[in-house]
Amino acid sequence: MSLRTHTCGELRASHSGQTTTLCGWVEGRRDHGGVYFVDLRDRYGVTQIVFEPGSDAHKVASEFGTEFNVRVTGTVRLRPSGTVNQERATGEIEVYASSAEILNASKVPPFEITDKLDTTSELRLKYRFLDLRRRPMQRSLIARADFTRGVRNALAGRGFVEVETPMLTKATPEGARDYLVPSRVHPGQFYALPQSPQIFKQILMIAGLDKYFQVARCLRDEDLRADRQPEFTQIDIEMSYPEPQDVWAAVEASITAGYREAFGVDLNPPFPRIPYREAMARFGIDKPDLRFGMELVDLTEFSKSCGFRVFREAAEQGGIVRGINASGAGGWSRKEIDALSQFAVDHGGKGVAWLRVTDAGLDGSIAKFFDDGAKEALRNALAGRVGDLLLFGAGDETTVNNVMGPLRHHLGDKLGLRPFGTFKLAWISDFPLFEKNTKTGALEPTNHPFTAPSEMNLAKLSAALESNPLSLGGRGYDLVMNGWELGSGSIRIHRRDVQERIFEFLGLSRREYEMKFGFLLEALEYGAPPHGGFAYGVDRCVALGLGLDSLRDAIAFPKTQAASCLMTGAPSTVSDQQLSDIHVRTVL
RNA sequence: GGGCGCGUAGCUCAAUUGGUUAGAGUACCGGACUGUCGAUCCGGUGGUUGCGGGUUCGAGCCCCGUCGCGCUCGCCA
Repeated sequence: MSLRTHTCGELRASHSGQTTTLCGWVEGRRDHGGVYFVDLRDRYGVTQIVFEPGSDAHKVASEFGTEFNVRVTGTVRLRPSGTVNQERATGEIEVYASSAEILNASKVPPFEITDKLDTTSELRLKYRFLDLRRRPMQRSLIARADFTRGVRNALAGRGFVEVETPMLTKATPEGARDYLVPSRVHPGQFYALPQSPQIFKQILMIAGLDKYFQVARCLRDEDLRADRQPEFTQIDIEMSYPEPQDVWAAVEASITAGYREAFGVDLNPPFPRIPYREAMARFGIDKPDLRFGMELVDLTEFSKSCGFRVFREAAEQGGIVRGINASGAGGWSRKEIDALSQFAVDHGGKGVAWLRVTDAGLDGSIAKFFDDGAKEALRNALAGRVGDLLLFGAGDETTVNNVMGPLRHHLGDKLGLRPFGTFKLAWISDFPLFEKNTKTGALEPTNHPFTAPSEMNLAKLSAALESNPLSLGGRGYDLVMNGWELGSGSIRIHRRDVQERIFEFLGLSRREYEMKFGFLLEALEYGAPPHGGFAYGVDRCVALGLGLDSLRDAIAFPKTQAASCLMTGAPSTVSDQQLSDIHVRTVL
């Protein structure tokens, strides 16, 4: 037996005349000097309760305060004509209370439990139990559950086996810092919390599971952003004997099912495939927002013979010059344009050059450097029409892309070209196997060191590694949506000799890689099948599906930017006894 | 680790740019009102201006430090 017979969201005109008992939170009491109207809320909705003066129920209700948890018994009846609330599913009826009971009083809440909340994230996170009582947050959690259920069903239906992998494990090779857990039994030794189940899922392929997936918790000890939490959830997938298209099909089927379940949206697979080089050329970024055009235009050749020294020198010295037409932004103020330059500086550039397209031709800071013919050429190259703003970046390729890619998204935001409700996904494929760390100059794996090179012949691979490693292709791919990276994956290395060769190239000594990955290398020697997979972020999928500004609203109990949990107070100091148990001494 | 922003009543904000007793809305408390649904009307309580220093006759406002929250670059797939 439940304390209630119905929820606060289910009573309709058809229940009229029935006796009902509801439980929920008091959203407010309207006192007319006689009759009280109380809105009673639970997860399912809000129902109006009427208390007539003189009744016992009315006496109890006079004690009701905001967010009290109460139980009310009464009769469902149609509202008098003219008092129907059209905005509420239960608006045709009300419950005429015969008895009431306060299950639990409430302190005055620090903020109102309302859909449109205007308060700091600090308060919301401290009182997360109140924040999560709000409808938008419950919608978010429910959508998340719907999403993972859709994904699970789709993958299970395709023969994928859900397997759990350890949380206490060994440091994984992704570049991020590990969260460490000291071992009590092994003084001075540590587990790492998984950055991803990467190696375990490869091991599962070697074990013959053939198709694996997991709704996997991943933890990375790096600085946070609005779109980044220290612990997050990925749909982790791995298959044996796949071509990339097989992995993509599994991902497409699962994410599409998730979006259908959670948001009623069809993502229209298959998603287009854009090679990495093409993405960089057209958008300057490997996670382009494809909801709008405004593609970058290469002006390097033009610049080699142009009158503007900044462009000419960039082009002559092996750099690039790229333009973008912020169509319709010609009316932006000098201040707004200066802000774009600052944006460029923030992203490592020196600023942006700009030209306005006006009735009288091109004008702006750099117009004087171009003769009429050059102006015409520029305008044609960028398809400039009157009222457009043309922006330019010049310099080495990396810097220009680092500015122009994010700038395109920024312009899209300002011009309203990134509306919620449209979902454009694409596979970014053919990543180079390595990329240069801009700080140290060292070559690092673009994805991780297990991504298969396009060349699996050891002799040819070695030759490529020695001659021109940056030109070496990898079999990795990303999935992007609306300018966010949803996930990445690859066909893996399934042979020990190739894997060792890659480790060596990355500067790991035999001793080192044996110590870190010896178990994987050994497993590869026991008939490891060719395999590959993918992992994509649940939190991001939910945030994008709901149009949330922050990942925090897609997670029940998120951390602050400083990785604290304001509700529990984690992290915190522990007792000396706990520290000595695990053989740890702090050195603050 | 760096840059920027914010921190004033439970909450959201203001305070004529350093000047008398720090205000408003809302919430809360009390009163009035029998059909409201952001109820309405009247009255009231409520402040270590995040914290610690400094400058000044005088600091919510200026300076230094510190803590918290957010955005961001680095970092991170």
